[in-house]
Amino acid sequence: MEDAGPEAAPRFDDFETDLGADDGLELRVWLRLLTCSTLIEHGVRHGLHRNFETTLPRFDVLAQLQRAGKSLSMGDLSRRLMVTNGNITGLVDRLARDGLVERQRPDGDRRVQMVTLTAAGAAWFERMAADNRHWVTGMMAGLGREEKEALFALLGRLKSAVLDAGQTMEDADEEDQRR
Amino acid sequence: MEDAGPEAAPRFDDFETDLGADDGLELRVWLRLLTCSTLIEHGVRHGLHRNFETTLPRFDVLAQLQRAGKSLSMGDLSRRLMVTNGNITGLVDRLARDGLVERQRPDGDRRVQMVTLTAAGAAWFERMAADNRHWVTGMMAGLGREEKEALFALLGRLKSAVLDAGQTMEDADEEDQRR
DNA sequence: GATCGTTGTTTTAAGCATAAAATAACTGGA
DNA sequence: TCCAGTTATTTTATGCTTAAAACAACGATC
Repeated sequence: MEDAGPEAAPRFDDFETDLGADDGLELRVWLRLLTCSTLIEHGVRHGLHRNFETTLPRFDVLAQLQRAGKSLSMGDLSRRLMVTNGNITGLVDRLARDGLVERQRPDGDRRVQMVTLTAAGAAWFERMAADNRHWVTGMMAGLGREEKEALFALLGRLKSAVLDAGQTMEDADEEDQRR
Repeated sequence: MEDAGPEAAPRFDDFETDLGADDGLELRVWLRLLTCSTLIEHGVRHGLHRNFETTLPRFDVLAQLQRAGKSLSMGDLSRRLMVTNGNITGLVDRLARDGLVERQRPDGDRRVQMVTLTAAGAAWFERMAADNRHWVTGMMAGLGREEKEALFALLGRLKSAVLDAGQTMEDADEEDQRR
């Protein structure tokens, strides 16, 4: 299918069914990863809703601003949160309406919209961040330090692998387009 | 740490700020986990959109039905996908509209709505599942088998830990209410 | 200094997701 | 039988998310 041709850059669909040796180990890893992610996310979301009447995406925006320690553009936020541009627009709209962030146009480039944490937003975030840390720590209380460190390391490897694969795929796409 | 004390029921908020020794290891694990999850999810979502003009939630519903090998109720689906009941209603509405699943009321209990994969739905799912396997395998191509197995095992430990913590928290809630 | 491609953001339309309230059907006693 | 409590699902209101198209400002080149 897809007719890759002799020296065509390896397309993403060309892995063939040479699995079965692994019996879908990758799929099992992915499903379990998703389960863990969903479970923890539920815990955090539930806590934010119960204690602060807010949502995870709002928390995430404030977290990125706090972490950056400076203003971020809409595009910066979009990239850091790994969501689309249009998403950020609405999110920042609502945060600004509530006085947690402020927008401003820099003089240099009038296309750009810079977003800054207000004092109220920073204070509000600190309170949520403290609780968030407790929740996450609590959810991992059953794991030993070595386990957490090993997990952290392996997830680092996975992250690199996925990013590399994505890069490979993009390269293939570009070659496709050059034809 | 952890030191629950003699018989004090460990509340969820009682971890105090005795971290710093860990320097937020748990938070780092969580953030990296979320990154990995998001990256892979993006890959799958993108593939489903590009090749099948469909979405991940729809794929997930079909996957659960195929995996179960039988009809599932709305509640079953809701629990398996870890989403709210109301969510399933709309999802199944759209899948039924497209002829991929069918609903039926069992004679015994007229409250429940059983959802079944149609022949078209099953065939459609098989095609998507094959591609999905390729995508996920490709994204993890940079990892060795041992790494994947270790990751799988550690994620199993994490899953148990989170579920246990959730159970503990629910118990505490119930005690709260009994007061 | 007009035009063309690019970059940054918003808009649009559709679908996904939640929490909470509403409906409807079942169950087990008085 | 009636009714209280429970269970399964849907509805409602709101917010999140995406992909694609639209808009607007920039920058380089001619």
